[in-house]
Amino acid sequence: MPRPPATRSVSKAMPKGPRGTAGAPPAAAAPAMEETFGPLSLTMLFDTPLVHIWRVAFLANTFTGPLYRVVGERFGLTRPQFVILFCLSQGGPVAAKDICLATGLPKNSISRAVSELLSRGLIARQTEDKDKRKKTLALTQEGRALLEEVVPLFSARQSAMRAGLSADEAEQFDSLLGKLVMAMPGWPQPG
Amino acid sequence: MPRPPATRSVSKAMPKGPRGTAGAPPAAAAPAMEETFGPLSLTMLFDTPLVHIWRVAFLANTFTGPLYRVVGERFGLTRPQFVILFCLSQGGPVAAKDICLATGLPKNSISRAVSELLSRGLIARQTEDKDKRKKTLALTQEGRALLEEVVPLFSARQSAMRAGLSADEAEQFDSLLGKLVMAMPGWPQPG
DNA sequence: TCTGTAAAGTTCCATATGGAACCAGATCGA
DNA sequence: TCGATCTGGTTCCATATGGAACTTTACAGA
Repeated sequence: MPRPPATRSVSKAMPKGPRGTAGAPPAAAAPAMEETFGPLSLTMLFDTPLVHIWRVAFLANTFTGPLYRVVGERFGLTRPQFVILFCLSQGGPVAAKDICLATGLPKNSISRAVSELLSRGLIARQTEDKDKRKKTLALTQEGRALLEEVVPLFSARQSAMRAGLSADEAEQFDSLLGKLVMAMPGWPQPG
Repeated sequence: MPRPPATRSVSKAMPKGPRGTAGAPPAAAAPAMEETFGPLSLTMLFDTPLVHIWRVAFLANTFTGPLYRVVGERFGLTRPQFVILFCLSQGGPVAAKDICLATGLPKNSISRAVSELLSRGLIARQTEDKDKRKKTLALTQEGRALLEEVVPLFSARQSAMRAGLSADEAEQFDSLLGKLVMAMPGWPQPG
């Protein structure tokens, strides 16, 4: 099916960079793309002023969407619940505030998820002695055990993602992505 | 503040690739990162089995979150509403089904958003003659005008994102990201 | 032509989400 | 030492979200 003619009607709004930067879809892979994600997908990924962020968002959504559906059905964990467990697996104990900061999730979502994890015995909470407002969280043995069932689903999908690149390319990509991410604190506010 | 000791307690679950692939945070940028995103952020972005997807998700969330907040307040558009308008700006007319496929949004969300956009006169709908189930959507002049106010917010933030890389690096990143995305139809189902 | 099946959209409803107000403990300045 | 202010966390409530059932139209096979 022919792609729409890309009239580029909002082109006034774009920063007018050279049009070549986004490349073109490799002809070999294009049919599978259309098959799976429909006729619009290629246009949105390769031929708009917002291709770069569209690709990132598309990648993130398509990665996490089906995964969190499975994790929800199979383990009864919501997205924030998993995120909290995973944060706590990396050394802990951690305050809810720091999870908010690192994930961008609002603090009431974290608070709710923490209550549920506590009531399921997957995490433990302790009020800080020096500052009794602060309550630090840590995995219980049950939480750790559950996490060790769930994380492999993410690892496997992450590997599938990276399998689209050669080893060299994947390493390059990591390095560039790392650089991009570390520059985020310097971004201006939108608007 | 020292990062937690990275006990790597779920490491059994990871694919055991070489630990170097994710690199380490550049020392110069690390303080700003901790300042903005808290002490956990560096650990999650550089020292877990899931750094790669964490970076992608973090990038996507931090990019879109504040932006959609502004777009909601200033223009009264929800995320699916903006996405629909933007899809339609790229050539149209398009069926709701194709927007679902290209965005991953569920069809009822699209349906709702379409009703709202119709009632605000931002898009028009026409029932296909050959197949009366299918209704194609297109921007109205008002919709196009609104979009031309909104897209620059996204463009500007996209530029800010890419400013973290040199021109060469940005081009490399595009190319790798494009390759990654085009491989997505080949991903296996999770679980 | 009739019947079963599929496909595009819509509607219903239970649940997830997030802004804002709120509470309790800490901190600062006079 | 005591009010004003701040900070971490919780609660309330209105809204957003998405699965599942439903409607309408198309289509395939007997």
